[in-house]
Amino acid sequence: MLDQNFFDRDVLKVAPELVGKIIIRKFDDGSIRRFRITQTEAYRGENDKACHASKGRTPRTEIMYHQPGTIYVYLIYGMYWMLNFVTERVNIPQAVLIRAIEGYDGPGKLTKALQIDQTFNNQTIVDNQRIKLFDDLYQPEIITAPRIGVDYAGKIWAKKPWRFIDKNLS
DNA sequence: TCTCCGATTCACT
DNA sequence: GTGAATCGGAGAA
Repeated sequence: MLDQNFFDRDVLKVAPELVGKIIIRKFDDGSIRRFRITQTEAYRGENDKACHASKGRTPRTEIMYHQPGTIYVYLIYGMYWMLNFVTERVNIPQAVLIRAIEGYDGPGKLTKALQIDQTFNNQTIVDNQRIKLFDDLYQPEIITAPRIGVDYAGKIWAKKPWRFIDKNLS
């Protein structure tokens, strides 16, 4: 299982390394399913205009200032939950968005498949009863691309190649 | 309180 | 390619 040290690094290191890792989800009915992460995006601190934390510390962004490995879940467009993992040490607001897993291409689709909702927000991925991250030593070939849906952040930030994609699984 | 809009997805034209 | 669905966060008033 991935430990807190894995997340206690710069998001630009953690985000690409999460690609290829396995999400193990234990559902409420007791069943267990595994999903490989195929795409992630990095959101890097208060200076990153695409990052929610560019607004500074608010009740919502507070989560990103917490311990590395904290789960950050929020609702977008009134309909879809987004799944993120907080990186870097306390008081440095960074997070990795899980954008796709094998079989579910899209952040809103995968949270529906994984049954992720607000009850996961501000929990930790390290030692969690319902969701875990596992490294099966798969070595993905990764390509980068600009992040999606962040044009509002301006060209400088919208063009950062901070999306990480498994070249062979997408 | 009120208004604007988003780290999306899907149905239609 | 365009627009609707749907609602809470953030900022203005």
